[in-house]
Amino acid sequence: MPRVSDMKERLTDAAMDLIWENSYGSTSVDAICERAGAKKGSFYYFFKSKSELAAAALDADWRKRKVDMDNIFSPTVPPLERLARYFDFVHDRLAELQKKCGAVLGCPLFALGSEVSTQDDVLRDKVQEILDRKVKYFESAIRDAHAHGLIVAPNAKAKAKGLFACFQGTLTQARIENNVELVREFKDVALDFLGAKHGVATAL
Amino acid sequence: MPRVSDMKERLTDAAMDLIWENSYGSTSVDAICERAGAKKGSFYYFFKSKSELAAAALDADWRKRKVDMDNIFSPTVPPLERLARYFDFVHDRLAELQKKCGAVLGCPLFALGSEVSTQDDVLRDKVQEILDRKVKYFESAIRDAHAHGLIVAPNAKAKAKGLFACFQGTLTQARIENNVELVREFKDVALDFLGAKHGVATAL
DNA sequence: AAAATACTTGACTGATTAGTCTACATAGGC
DNA sequence: GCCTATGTAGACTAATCAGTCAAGTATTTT
Repeated sequence: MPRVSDMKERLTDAAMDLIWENSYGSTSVDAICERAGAKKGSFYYFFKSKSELAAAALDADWRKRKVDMDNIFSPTVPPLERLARYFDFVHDRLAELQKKCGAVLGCPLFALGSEVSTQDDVLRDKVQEILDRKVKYFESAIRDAHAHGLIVAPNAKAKAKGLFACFQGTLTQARIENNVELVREFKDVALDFLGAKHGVATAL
Repeated sequence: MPRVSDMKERLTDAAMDLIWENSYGSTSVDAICERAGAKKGSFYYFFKSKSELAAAALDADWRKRKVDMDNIFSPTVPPLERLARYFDFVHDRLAELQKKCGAVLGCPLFALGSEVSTQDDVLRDKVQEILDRKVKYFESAIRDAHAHGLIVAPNAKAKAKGLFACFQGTLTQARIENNVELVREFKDVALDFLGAKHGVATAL
């Protein structure tokens, strides 16, 4: 007897998968229901609209991601290595997913945010909220790296936002080109962006 | 008596506007027709599908953009200034459009490419083709800057791809946040990315 | 056991979707 | 005038869309 409905989670999972693999606009409520093994009525019992489901799916997904993020960006890890490990982690995940579905999927948040930004404020705000949380990991890693003299980044917040945008751009490019190599190479681009000597992070 | 049908151009223009402002998936053929002042019959006289129209719209748009790009990236302009001018140009255009439609729209190619990449190969390839052409402007500017000793970038192609992805990421972020300032600030991020001293480009 | 709550079912609606089709208009060439 | 090109008009289809609803079944609470 699950405390949180099984069906509700199956619906958010299905939504996340389908939206990520295709797009928000091309993912129908019917398709989500079918993948989740749910009927229309169940869907609208838990969620009052497709938009609300998508927001719930993002929240549920974030809860899962956060565990990995906290681990990767643990302060026990040298700051630049946190970033390097994160980029590796994302690469490995995308590469694995590519084997399963044949496509490099990029970042679901970024793609969704870009798609709905002018049409769905609630969803847009939800995306931005989660993106902001992710930037915070970058920010503290960069601040620590600066404090340890590994890089010069007096304005960690600005540097983090820049690096994050750069990474997201690369992920989107990888999706468009269906080429996961761009993500693999990003580690070097990032260290370059931060002004670190190559090999600093991985040497530790 | 126009050599190229008036209606055909109105259709591609309308499609470009609507897809950019909203998204590909949420832009209906009916809506495109209405904005273009065309009827369904005319639409399907010129284009055999919505996807084909979108591809034609991208081509038509590129033809217009190319004129500006060739001007901005003219070899008569110092290389880093070409890039700085381009970023300013994009910023000004987005800021102007924001006044008109209330939203920062980012890059239509990137958003469209990300949206349809797993569902429409023809459109995806068309997007990539045009993105590749744009990278070439970056590449030659960076190569020239390297040759003039303004930056250190022995691999101009890789550097250009990295900078381009970084810029596109920033444009998408600006769309999601509805904040054109990110684009304005990008000039500095870019010079940083390229390892150039600040003020080099604008001082000329 | 009874009552209430939590969840499921699937048929239904009305709007919207991309795309088709036939009839019609307006040219220019002869 | 007449024929053929190039377009335009708009009603139509069949599928799909998000969302509703009344009736049902489990599960918990009392």
